Parts: sequence; structure tokens; C-alpha cells
Amino acid sequence: MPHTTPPRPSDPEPPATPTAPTDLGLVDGLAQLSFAIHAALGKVAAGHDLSIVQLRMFGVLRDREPGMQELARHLGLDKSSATGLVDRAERRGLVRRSPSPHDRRSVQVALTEQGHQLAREATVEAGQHIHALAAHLTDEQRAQLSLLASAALAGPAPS
Amino acid sequence: MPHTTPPRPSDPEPPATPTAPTDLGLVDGLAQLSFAIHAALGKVAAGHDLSIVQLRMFGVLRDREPGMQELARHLGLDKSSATGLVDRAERRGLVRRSPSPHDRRSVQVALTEQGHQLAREATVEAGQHIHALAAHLTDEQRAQLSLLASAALAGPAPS
DNA sequence: TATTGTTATACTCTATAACTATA
DNA sequence: TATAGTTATAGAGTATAACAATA
Repeated sequence: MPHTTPPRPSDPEPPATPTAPTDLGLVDGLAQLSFAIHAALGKVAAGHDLSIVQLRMFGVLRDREPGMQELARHLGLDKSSATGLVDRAERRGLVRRSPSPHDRRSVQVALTEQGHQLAREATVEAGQHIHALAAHLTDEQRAQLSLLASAALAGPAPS
Repeated sequence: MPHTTPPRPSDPEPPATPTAPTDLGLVDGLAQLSFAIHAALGKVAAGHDLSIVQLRMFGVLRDREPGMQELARHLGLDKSSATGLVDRAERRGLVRRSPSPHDRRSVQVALTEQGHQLAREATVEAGQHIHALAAHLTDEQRAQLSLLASAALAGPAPS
């Protein structure tokens, strides 16, 4: 587990040498990039009084109206965890449970209009933050990075 | 509520068209890659009955013997959060608190030998997992990805 | 007065197990 | 029996506020 100290807002010392692109290596580079992105998404979420998990749930619900079990599966959680997640969002009027027309045991989870609005805003902000991370790369570098990230994800990865 | 992170005004190219297709690739690609890496690190941590945060703490303690406040700062946490973190690790014999020789208010947090052993193992495993994510890229692509990730991180930390 | 660390409190997130109501 | 969802419970992780000891 690489160290990956996240960006500290209180860091007193500005970088003395601005442009010294040291290669951290694949593992450390990706790990640190991952934490940087995670931190950025956390800020976006916090700006709307949400957690990262809530934000991911909103991402899932943008395109779907899943049942609780399916929602949990999308997020990699147990169904009981999804219950609380949806409870808290529902209390704030961001999502809604509706009875499924086909199965009386099941519910359909959907974003409310307010939830959709928030999801749209957060999507834009997340894009800005992530884009800012790559702001000083050239256009070509950004394109390459985008391509390589997609390529890595496309592979038969998981262990 | 006190979210004072406005979008970077220095962004040179605001999206002229409503739906900027070029950026969506970058943003989604990096976001998903970030989650994939996070998940991989989570598996490594879980394999040792640790959380990702504990794993990061171990990374910090590999090179340092910080005080509680400094440890918290490295992890981006409040000092009160670090108390519990260290408590739980100490109960398992993985870290140790020692009185600071210079400041009687302060303690020094250090890995025990068992903690060091675990940190070494986890480092190796994390490397393997991240490598597996990029296993089907060519050597050149991996090198590029490594370089681009480092370059992105080297830049002026945004937001 | 300021700083270091802990405690008290409250909340989110998470899983396991047990429960209900369907199927 | 099997599945969908909830509840009960327990624990980690987090922050804020208040506190004690020390600087």
C-alpha cells in the first residue's frame, strides 16, 4: 500500500521545482491518482452534504430504477446496507420507493426531480474537478490518458 | 454548506457545446479507474482484516513516527479520528504509542514488528493487484499510463 | 493563550442474522 | 423452499465540541 498522502490544504510549502515530471511508477502513480480522484469526488459530494457512496448511488439511479437488491449489487453492497442508504436519501426527498407492478415483494427505487437536479449538478462538478487534475496536460496527453484508462478497465481485470 | 470550492476560473477551455463528448471519456474513465483501484486496495486490506484507511495509515507509518496530530494531517483526518484508528490498531498489536521525549503532551506512533511485516506484505499485494488491472496493456501502454498519472499528479493541486 | 491528545456524542456506512411477505 | 426487503445489532470511521495536561 503506497503511501499516497492526499493533497493537504494546509501544506505550507509550495513546490520549489514546478515542472519535474518524475515517474512514480505504475503502482504508486495509479494509487495516488486514485486517491486524488477519490478526494475530489469526496469534495463534490460534501458540497451537497452527501457521501461518496450516495454520489455513486445517484450515478446508478440516473439510468435505472432498480430494486433494492439490484441497487445493492450495483454498489457492491449487501441489501441491508442499501436499505439505510435509500432511507437517508428518501428522508431528504432525493429518492423515492415505489411498489413494483410485477412483484409485490419488490420496490423500485428512483430519483425524485430534486434528486435528478442534484445528480446533474454533481456530475458537472465532478467533471470539473477531474478535468482540473489533468488541466496542465496537453490535449494529446489527456486523450491518451482517457484512452489508457478505458483500456485498462476494458480488460478482464478483477482478481 | 461551507463549501468554498468554486470551479476553477483558470480553466482555459469552457465547453462551448452543451455536451462535451471529449471530456466525458476522460472523466468517466478516470473516475471508474479510480474506483477499480480503490476496490483492489480494499481487497488487499480485507485480506488482512484491515480497512483502506488502516492500510493508508500503515503506509504513512512505514517511513515516519509521527504524533497523533501529524498522523491525522497525513491522512486528512481530524485528530480525534486518529485516536480511534490508532486505538484499534494498537489493540491488535500492529502499532505502538510511545511518549515523545521532547514534548510531554505528545506521543509517537510507530509500527510494531508485526505491523511492519504486515505493511511489507500489503505493499507487495497492492502492487500485484494494480498490475493485474493493467495486465493486458502493452509494455509501452503501461509506461505511458505510469508517466501520465505521474504528470497529472505533479501539477498544481486543484481545488 | 495555544497546542496535544483524549473523551463524549452523534451520524453514516457496512455486514450478519433473523424476520415478513410474497413467490 | 426461495427471494425481496426490512429490522436488530454490532462495529468501523468520521467530525464537532469539550476537556486535561503541557507548552
